[in-house]
Parts: sequence; C-alpha cells; structure tokens
Amino acid sequence: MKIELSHPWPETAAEAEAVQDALRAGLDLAGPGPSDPATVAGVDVAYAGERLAAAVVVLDTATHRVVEQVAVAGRTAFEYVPGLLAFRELPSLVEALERLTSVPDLIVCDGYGLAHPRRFGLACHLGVLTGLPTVGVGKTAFVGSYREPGPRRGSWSELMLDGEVVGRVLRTQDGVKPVFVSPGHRVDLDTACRHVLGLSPRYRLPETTRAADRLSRAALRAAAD
DNA sequence: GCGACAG
DNA sequence: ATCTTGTCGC
Repeated sequence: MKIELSHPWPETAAEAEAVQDALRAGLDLAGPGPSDPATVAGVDVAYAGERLAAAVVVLDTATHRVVEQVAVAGRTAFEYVPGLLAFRELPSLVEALERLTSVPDLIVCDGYGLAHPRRFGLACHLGVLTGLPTVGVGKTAFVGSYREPGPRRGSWSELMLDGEVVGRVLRTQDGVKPVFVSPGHRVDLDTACRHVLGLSPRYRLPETTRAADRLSRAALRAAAD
C-alpha cells in the first residue's frame, strides 16, 4: 500500500502542530470499528541515538501467530517533544507498513491516540495516513486524569481530559499496572479496549506490541554493522 | 511563573 | 526510548 506523508516535512514544533491540526480534519471516530478483525498489526520503534529501527508485525487475531513482519532501519526524523512523538518515527514506520504484502484489519500503536494535548496522537496520525483502523496503547500516563481501576483483569476507568472521555485506563492482567487505551482512527473506545484485552491473554502488553518491540530491537542490533 | 510531559 | 543489579516467581 502507498502512504503519503505531509509535504514538506515540518522543521519546527509550530509547523508540526499545524500539520496535526490539518490532518485532524480527516479523523473518523464515529463507527464502532472492526468487530472481528482477521489480522492485527503491532508497530514499534527502537532507538540508539539518532539511529532507529521501525517494526511492524501482523498477527492472526485468533491464534496470535505471526502472519508477516517487516523491519526498517533509519534515523530519527524529529527531536523528541511530548505531543509530537509521531514526527520522530512516522517516516520509518510508514516505510515498514508500505513493505507489507497484506493489509491488516487493525493497527495497535505504541503511545496515545485521541488522548493527546491536541487530540491527535501517533495512533490518530497513523490512522489518517493509512486510512486503517488504529488504537493507541500507552504504558505510562501522559495526559488526562483518572481513578485507579479495579485490581482484576478487565477492570477499567475513564481517562478524562477537559471534561471529555478520551480513553480508558485498562487492567489487562490481575494485579498488574494498567495500560492507557485511546481511539486512533475508525474504532470506538469500547471496541478498542475489547481488542486490546483479547490481544493480552497472558502479559500486560498486547501480543502485537510485544512482537513489534522484539523485532524493532533485533533489527536495530542487526543494523549496527 | 513552575513543573510535568507518549516513546 | 535508553542506561543498568539484583531479586522474586513460575
């Protein structure tokens, strides 16, 4: 699949924010999203200074077996600025997605989607660029306030930002620190959480995230020489 | 004004 | 994200 990035690529934080504001117009948060996706892709990026490796791993939703995977070595495209994470890794992530021979039914991103200072985190950005359903899964708090969810797997609480529900703090394993789920594109919050929970049968993080994390690190090491 | 701040 | 030892548990 061919994916178009914004041209020209932003040089400053102000330009990057302008890109987010413009692309946000294409965001679709209406539908429930895929109720029964056959495949789900996980994306992640590993760093070593300016160097990075972006990985995308497509899993069979029912068995969690790897259907296809692609890793791309590259360089950071932007300095790290909270709120502008997408600009740091998007070029390499997009390149990896373009090399996929199949189109996944859903993409699980590392980080946030709607739960973002300007309501346009990495998951929303990647969703609008690809047109595919995306969800964001963050490992730590970023924006929003919430009550600690119950201790059992499946318990959750609302992530609130400016009086709006922008995501959920979801417990994926009994007694383990929860994850932060927010809609990216073409998936509602309830459906997003259902998929994240289904992708996390044994560990805190979804199998998609775990697989992409391992691949990105391996690719980073392999590209060292 | 000051601190906090996805990965 | 990445830098890092030991430690608890399956």
